[in-house]
Amino acid sequence: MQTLFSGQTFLWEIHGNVKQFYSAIIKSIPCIINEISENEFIIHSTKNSVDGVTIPDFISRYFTLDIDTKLAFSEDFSRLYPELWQLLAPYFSLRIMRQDPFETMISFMCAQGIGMHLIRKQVTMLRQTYGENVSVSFLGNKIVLHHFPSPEKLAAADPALLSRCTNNNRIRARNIILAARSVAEGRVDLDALCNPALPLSELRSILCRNGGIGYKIADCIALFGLGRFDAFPIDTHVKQYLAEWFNSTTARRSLSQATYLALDREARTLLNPDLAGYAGHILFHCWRREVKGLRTF
DNA sequence: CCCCAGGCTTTTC
DNA sequence: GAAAAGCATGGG
Repeated sequence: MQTLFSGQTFLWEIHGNVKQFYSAIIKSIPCIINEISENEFIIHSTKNSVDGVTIPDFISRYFTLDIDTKLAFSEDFSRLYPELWQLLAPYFSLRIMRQDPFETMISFMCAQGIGMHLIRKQVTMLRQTYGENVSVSFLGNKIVLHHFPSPEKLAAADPALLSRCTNNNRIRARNIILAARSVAEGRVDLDALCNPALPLSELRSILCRNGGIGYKIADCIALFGLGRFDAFPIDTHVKQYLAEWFNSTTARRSLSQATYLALDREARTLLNPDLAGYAGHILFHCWRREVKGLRTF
């Protein structure tokens, strides 16, 4: 086990919980993320490279270290919103990760009308119940990690058993199994959906053909799992900060599909359209933490 | 018992 | 078509 990378203030998305020394596995790299303080972490692994790519290069891509997060905002953003710009300062080192598409798809299907704590619990239970075990030793301790389950594994799952992982929600369990079947049987080609030339609206409507996936979750899958940093998911928190920070009257309406699309357009006037979702995510966590007092990472 | 939580689906106008 | 109501579940 060797140290491969150390960095500061990254966001650990849904499948991880560094606070409890929860260890995670990046696709195809058995590795451990160890938080050494609130703002620093270290990645350890038993491998040096993956598919000919050195681990540091892989990590750089995975954590999108090539992205300058300040460029995710419009050019005159700091001039128009100087106080907000100051509030955002500690959040520019926050990262969106290029996560596995299938894992992201299923994880965000768990994120509907439910608290963040329960969302993470569901994903953890899915890993523990259906994911392959991997044992590693770290600092003298043996640790058992769990891969995220494959599409085939979830496609064959018993709905009643799987619903224990979805907050006892049968409908969500059914949707997850159906989505896993679609991927396993090739009716949904996630690799093809990674094509950056695919228009966002088209990508969204393809994802929305699956039960349990609407605009918001489709945009989350695009943003976190398909590398589409232009996708701008709008949830209850985004709606709140658009109303509060940017005085959007649209954001005060109920979040219908029409409102969603209107807010999507509004956001692109405030942010760099190519990185709108990246900026949105920074705003999202700043809002939750600084304004609502929620701790999410 | 109320409302909220990183919404989606069905019904109704 | 689009707005309104219904839905599902745990936690504060």
